[in-house]
Amino acid sequence: MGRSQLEKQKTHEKIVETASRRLREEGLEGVGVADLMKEAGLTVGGFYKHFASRDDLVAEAIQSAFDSWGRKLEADGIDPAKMTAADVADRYLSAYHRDNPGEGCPFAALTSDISRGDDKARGIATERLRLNFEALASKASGADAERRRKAVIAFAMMAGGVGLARISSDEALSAEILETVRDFVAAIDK
Amino acid sequence: MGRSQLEKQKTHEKIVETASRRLREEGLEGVGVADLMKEAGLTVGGFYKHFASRDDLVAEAIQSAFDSWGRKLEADGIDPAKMTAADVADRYLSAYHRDNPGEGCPFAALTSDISRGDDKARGIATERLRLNFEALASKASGADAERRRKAVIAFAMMAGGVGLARISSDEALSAEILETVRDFVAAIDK
DNA sequence: ATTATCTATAGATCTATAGATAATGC
DNA sequence: ATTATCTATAGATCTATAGATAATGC
Repeated sequence: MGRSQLEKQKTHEKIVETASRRLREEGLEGVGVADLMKEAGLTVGGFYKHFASRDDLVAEAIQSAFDSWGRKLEADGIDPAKMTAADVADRYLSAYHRDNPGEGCPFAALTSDISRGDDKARGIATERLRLNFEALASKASGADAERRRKAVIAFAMMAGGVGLARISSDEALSAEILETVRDFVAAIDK
Repeated sequence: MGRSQLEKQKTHEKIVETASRRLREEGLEGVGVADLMKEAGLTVGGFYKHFASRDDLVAEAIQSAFDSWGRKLEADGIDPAKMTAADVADRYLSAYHRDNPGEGCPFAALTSDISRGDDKARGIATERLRLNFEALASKASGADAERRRKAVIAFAMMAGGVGLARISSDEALSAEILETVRDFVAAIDK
């Protein structure tokens, strides 16, 4: 059935949103096109009117996944600029974030996937990495170089911490990692 | 052609070793059985005399990947117990480690893959995570709880740092991450 | 007339198995 | 006699395309 331009755009967004979640949950190669289309309430045949290839969807979905962190803050009525390092740490190192990779940070959910990815995916991620460092540096104390150092340390520790916490099948160990890193980051600009 | 027990064992090890490297390079789902067998100098038909399933090989290969860090230290004539935190950081956060995931730490190369993995893979990794924390804690200064905290912080930061450094397609940014984390970990027990 | 979506399928790829072959080891 | 490996292939799955259908929009 033919659809209006508006409906097509909504369909497009629905596919990207579905992919953005499922790819974070199951990895960049973990879900097939037919499965994604079905979950978006469609069939596989329509896919290539929206994307030239599966890789094109993946690139769009990664972009969307990076945007989702900010969109969620907005939905929760939080101004990112007003968050302290402690606020960021509380959110990033929460059990909720650990247990819901599909809604969370792609640097934690897709670390190894992106490093193996094509130039497009890595390019997008590199740009976001730079922005994350700058945003965190603006929250840290000290001279410019010191703030930059703190930002790099804090983000490496947060992304690594959530990654390791997700690996651990021992809940106590996993919680210890989250808590230890959270306390450290929260204290970083004190 | 039939082979002796000894030859079969060597063949088995060759397959596991090949898989251990390729899976770290391309992810737990990135390489097929036929491809791995070919690289080990064999054909696909013999595979199932060695492993009940592909998943069984993956579990063995992960185990072997975790062992490889220690085996390499041994080959280099280094006693892990005598390494300081600075020594560990120099090695872990080197450009060589970043650029050769196939020979490196599975926590950095397979972070997201293992967290999505089955109970077997996550169980093996959880055990190793505990050992890594203990080994790092033994190198840190302070009271027990403080040493433990430092170990968790240092390892989350190292695994996360190498992960982010591998993502960055900007060499300067990538090198900055490695260097910043290395300096921090090296200073942690001073 | 155009096109977004559908059903159906071609072609590639991947895991696992079947049966043949040749060397081991009781 | 047993079995490690080989060639060949069955069966499943995945990306991408072909052609039909029905609604949009000039």
